[in-house]
Amino acid sequence: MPEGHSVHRIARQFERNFVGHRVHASSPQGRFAAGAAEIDGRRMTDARAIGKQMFLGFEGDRWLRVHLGMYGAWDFAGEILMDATIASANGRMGQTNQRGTFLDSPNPDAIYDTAGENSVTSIGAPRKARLRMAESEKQESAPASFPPEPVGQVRVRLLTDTVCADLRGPTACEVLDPAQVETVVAKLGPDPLIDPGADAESRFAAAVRKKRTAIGLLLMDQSVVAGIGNVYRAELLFRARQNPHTPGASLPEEHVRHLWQDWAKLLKVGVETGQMMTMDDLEPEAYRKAMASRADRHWVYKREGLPCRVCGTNIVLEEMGNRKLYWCPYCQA
DNA sequence: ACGGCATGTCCAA
DNA sequence: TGGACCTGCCGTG
Repeated sequence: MPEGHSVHRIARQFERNFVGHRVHASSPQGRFAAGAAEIDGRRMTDARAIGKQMFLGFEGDRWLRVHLGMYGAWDFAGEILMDATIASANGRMGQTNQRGTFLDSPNPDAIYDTAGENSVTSIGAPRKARLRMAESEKQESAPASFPPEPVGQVRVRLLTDTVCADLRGPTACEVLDPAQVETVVAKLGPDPLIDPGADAESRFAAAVRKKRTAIGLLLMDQSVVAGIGNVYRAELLFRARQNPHTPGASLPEEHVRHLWQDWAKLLKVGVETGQMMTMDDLEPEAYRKAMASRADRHWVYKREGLPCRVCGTNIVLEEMGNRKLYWCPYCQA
């Protein structure tokens, strides 16, 4: 479920709370006992995300590769050092909104209010809490004991003196050597946060324009561009007023480059806010209205049968690449 | 309480 | 190309 922005946020949490620390690794569930033993007792040296993949580096050239897939999640507990953006995005949530995620906050302005009363004290200082990080984030009160009892099927538990991170339901979880990491990374297209330069944009443009495959499929192809998932695909195509069926090879280069730049922008905003903010160019009043409802947060995603926000034509739902594709047949003609 | 579905990927037929 | 993977959420009753 998580698209690229979520994985970058998780990597950031590991960077802040685990890198530089000796880590006790275990597999409470048992399915990853051998892998956990390989990294147990080692110091974490690196935490990085590329697209939807995350790599945690350990001394002795061991890397833990994790892909959350559809329903994977990391749960942090203990004295968590909050990244500023995570603290501000979650700080108020735990106290004003017991159930649901921050996305359900009744006050959409809170997103931009990083100087709010709850967030100020939390930034920088460790907070005793429980933080779930998956496609959305949810902060709760700290468990009674530390480390907490594992709940459910915990594939991997990473533990320092003060922080505990549990991984559940991942698609991929394995220990690799540097060469194997390189093999995985080599199959990935550019990620705007990893490759911010013009080279990456050119790489993307070349990959798209040499294929006759529909742009709607190419955006989801992790070897073409890393990190885009089904929500960002639909929203990026609408924002570009681009027909999803157009073959990559038929797109003017400047249009392809525009798609890359818009993805870079949405990803950056997503990492900063923890939300998929795709309607930033909406009028303030309309934006406020849209953000107030979970079902109404995007241009086209999950809006089949509803009138297009721009032209009023009903949004269409179709299958593309075994996934649901939402688009406006008029605006994206 | 229960069933369907989901922001993903891989692999066997 | 369809199913497996394997978890949480939400709507329905």
